[in-house]
Amino acid sequence: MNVAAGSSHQALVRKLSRFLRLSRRDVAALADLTNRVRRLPARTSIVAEGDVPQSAFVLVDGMACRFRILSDGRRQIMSFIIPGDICDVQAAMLKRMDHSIGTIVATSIATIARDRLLALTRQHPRINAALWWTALQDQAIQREHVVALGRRNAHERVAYFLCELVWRLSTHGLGRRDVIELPMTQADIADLLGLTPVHVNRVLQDFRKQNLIALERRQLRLLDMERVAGIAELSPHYLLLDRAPEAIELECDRQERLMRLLPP
Amino acid sequence: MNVAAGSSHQALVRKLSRFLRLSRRDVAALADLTNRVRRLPARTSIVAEGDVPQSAFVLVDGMACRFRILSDGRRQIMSFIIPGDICDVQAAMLKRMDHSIGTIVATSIATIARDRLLALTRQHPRINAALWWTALQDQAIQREHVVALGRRNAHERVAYFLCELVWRLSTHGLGRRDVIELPMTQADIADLLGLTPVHVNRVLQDFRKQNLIALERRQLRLLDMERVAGIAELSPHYLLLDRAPEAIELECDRQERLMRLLPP
DNA sequence: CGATCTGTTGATATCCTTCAATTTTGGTGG
DNA sequence: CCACCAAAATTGAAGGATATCAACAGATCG
Repeated sequence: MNVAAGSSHQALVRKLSRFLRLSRRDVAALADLTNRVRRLPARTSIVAEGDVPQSAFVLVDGMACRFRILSDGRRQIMSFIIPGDICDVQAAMLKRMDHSIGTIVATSIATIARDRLLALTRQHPRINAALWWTALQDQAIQREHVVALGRRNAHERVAYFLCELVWRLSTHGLGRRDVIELPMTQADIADLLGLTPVHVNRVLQDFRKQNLIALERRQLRLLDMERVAGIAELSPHYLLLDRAPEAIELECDRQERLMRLLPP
Repeated sequence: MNVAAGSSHQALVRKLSRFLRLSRRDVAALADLTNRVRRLPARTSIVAEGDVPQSAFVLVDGMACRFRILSDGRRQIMSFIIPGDICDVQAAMLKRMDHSIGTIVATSIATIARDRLLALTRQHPRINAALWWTALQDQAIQREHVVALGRRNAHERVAYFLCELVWRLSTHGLGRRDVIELPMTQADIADLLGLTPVHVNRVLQDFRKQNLIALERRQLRLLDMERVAGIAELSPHYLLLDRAPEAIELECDRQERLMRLLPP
């Protein structure tokens, strides 16, 4: 399942490049970030609630999720983390984590020490801008999640989940247009969508009977993307944050010029 | 209802000061931001979905909310915006808004043009850091919102809402410890919590019968904060982002020193 | 190749919604 | 200041979407 060494940073580069053009130096720096990875088994904790955040990480391969557990065992998953996602960039500002992160399947992550991250963002204005942009993107995803949980029924939630995952994987250069891996269990999906595993199962069955999707051996094929997206009713403006406005590019150029003038 | 002129920036200053110490210069710059306000009637649009974000704003007085409306009229409120909140600081990175913002009651806002904001954050490292911190805080609030919608029942959601609002108002220096204004309707609360107005009403009635709260003329008194917080079961780590880590303070000092060396 | 986790199905329960009517509140103009 | 009107809050009754419980089948993994 591991991506060939040397190309493991592809997803991250691809993701950030969606936003603005990265120089060869930027790309090299990102590659450098992810050249030493740690391999974790499935269902392992990466960060626990209450931890003092010390470092960010890039998920290189596999899958993880952010979640919180209530005292009676109920679990809410905030989001799935896929290859190319970079997590907790700004967490250094936090005293303690208010949620946990754990792997879904066997997963490789590249940890980035706080100092290294700071140096990176200082020396690479475009990476800095792109990282803030990923934070904005995460916020947009969270907003949509709130809408789904608050005002959509089970069918709409599942459709939304499938669309979002396909969309995210494809922008990271993973998965084909309509065929993706679903490594998480239906219980995981239930905890993301605020449903029970049983009900998630029934909705998926339903979608299969309607020939909207095919699902076997954790492989999902979207047979009728159009209709699934229709059920999900994603905002036409959702995730249209595909390119940096001109002003951002110019500001990055300015900072790069400034840096060349005073190396310290 | 309007705060006396000259003190209208208090809430913002108070909020940011929770995070790190602001210099007199910083405070003056913030006061300068909010010295010209625009007054809007109740139930008025501030920003509409699809708009190209041009500027941020500070809510000086009143109340507003972020929301999205689905095609069949269902509405989901993402959050209420209270005096001292600063919105869409990073939105300049966005092409289009994926949600709307509108007032709940008559509201005063101070708009901040993009250039002015950029200048502000460039000239005031501590304000810059504090603004990013507010973004982190908003993210934490969003996460808790997701947990509430996904995994809490109606009683828990309402309790959580009351606690969060009391907590937020008090950190902005608004409202007393246990008495706050609830200017929004029960329908608004329902749209925040993913419930129906009828059910919100029943839960509130219930809380009153149990002597947990008193509610009349849009004024809420928390009679038993302890128990309400217990029902809400907020994470012990929720919103403990009360002070900047030492590293952030040092970095701000460094940037300030640097700025004194090269004024441009 | 057995043990355990995951997916599937059916029956029943419940929390919340929906619908509808009434009362109360709050705002507005006379 | 009062009368009026619309909006909001309140209450009851009935229905529905999803949860819960339980059992079994199928997949996965050491």
